[in-house]
Amino acid sequence: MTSDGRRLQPRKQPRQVRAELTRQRILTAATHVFAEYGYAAGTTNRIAEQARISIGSLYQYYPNKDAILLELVNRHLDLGAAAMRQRQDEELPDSIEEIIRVFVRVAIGNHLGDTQLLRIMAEQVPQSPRLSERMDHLERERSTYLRELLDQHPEVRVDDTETAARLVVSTVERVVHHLIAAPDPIDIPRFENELVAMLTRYLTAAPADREPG
Amino acid sequence: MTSDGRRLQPRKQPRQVRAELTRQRILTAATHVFAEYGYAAGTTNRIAEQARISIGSLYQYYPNKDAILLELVNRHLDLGAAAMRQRQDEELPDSIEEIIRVFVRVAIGNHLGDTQLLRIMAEQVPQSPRLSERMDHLERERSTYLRELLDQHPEVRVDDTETAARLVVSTVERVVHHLIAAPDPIDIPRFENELVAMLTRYLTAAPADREPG
DNA sequence: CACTATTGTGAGCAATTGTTCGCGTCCTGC
DNA sequence: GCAGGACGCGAACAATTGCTCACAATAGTG
Repeated sequence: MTSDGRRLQPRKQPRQVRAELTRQRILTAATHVFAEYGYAAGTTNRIAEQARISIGSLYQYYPNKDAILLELVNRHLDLGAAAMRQRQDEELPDSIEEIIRVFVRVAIGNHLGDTQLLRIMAEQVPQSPRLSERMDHLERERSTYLRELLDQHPEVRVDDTETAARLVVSTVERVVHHLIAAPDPIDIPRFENELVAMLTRYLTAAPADREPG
Repeated sequence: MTSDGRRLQPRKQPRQVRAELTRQRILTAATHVFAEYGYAAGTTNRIAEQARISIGSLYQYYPNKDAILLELVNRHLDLGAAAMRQRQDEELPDSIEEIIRVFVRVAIGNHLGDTQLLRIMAEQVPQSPRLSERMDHLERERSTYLRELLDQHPEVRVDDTETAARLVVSTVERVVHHLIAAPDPIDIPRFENELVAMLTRYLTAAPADREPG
């Protein structure tokens, strides 16, 4: 992972159908290989082998290894963002509980869809400024959006909605990721209920008396 | 990271003082190098260079690169576990809020103490069965302990204390880690208050009516 | 002092890696 | 059916890596 001044564009834009096919073969192969070997041990030769193409072909579409992961992650994030936007276009539920549930469900769906890639992402994102930038941006975006919802909503009783929104968003993201990737599988619906309950009670409960210090 | 049948013991047990010194030089150098370059690019030669010792000396105390990270992580985890145990020996506060606060404070302290190492751990733990085993074990231990506390405590109103304990423990661990490592620094005391409030309200609030499905 | 055990040295090996490049094969438009 | 571009190939290169080993320096003991 040395994403400095290197080229990130493929040296060839696909013009024929088989090219686009090869591109796709590379991506799915990379997903498998990264999932099985991790990023460092997931060599480009292994990816080419798994895709049943030559290593040379791989480098005609992706200038280096980083670019492959970058595209993989970007596609995944785009999918997630699209899912969220779609839910926003549909009318949101009224109760805070159900609004939070939407957030949680999107996160869960997102993670269940591609557990392995998510694991690799969690490993490599901190090392790639390019990736972590995208992640931070996405999370800030979600926080801002949620904050607006919180501000408008009469049920919400927290005083600092900015901090609250940030806490909620990162809790959902992190906890969902961790518990789904956990070794012993969990009861997803129950877990969803508990997580939603936790966040809802936090947002709607009257601020407790806080001891100073 | 291929921690299979390989030797994990150093080939030499320190007998003289300077040996122990060298060992320590290696560890602190490794911390710096891993933090700056990441695990994969943090080569053993770089570590030796930073420690101002020969690469040969490094391999007299650590049989391979993995062993260095393993020791680093183990020392960190031991420290964290010790901190938790110490708090347990002191009498715990009565209110659930303050009990949770202890958990949160230990986690925060732990993470603030070694932000960089924690980042590397988060990257490499999923790839090393040895490490993730230790992490899982630690988390299960904490969950079990917290569950006992929850079961005994009259304030607690959740019905499934096992799930609740697991949710709380992993929330604390994950959220603290994420928000402390975040790019824009946050107001720690405020964040601590909010996190404690969230968890406390979850544990003590009357179970809301849950829609089936 | 001398002798031994312990510790330190660093050139260099074996293996692996990401990547290139010259050359075939296939497709498309004329 | 032919020219030329798009696409595919894979042996091989350069760089890097983790790590070894034969030897030198130092500390401990009598």
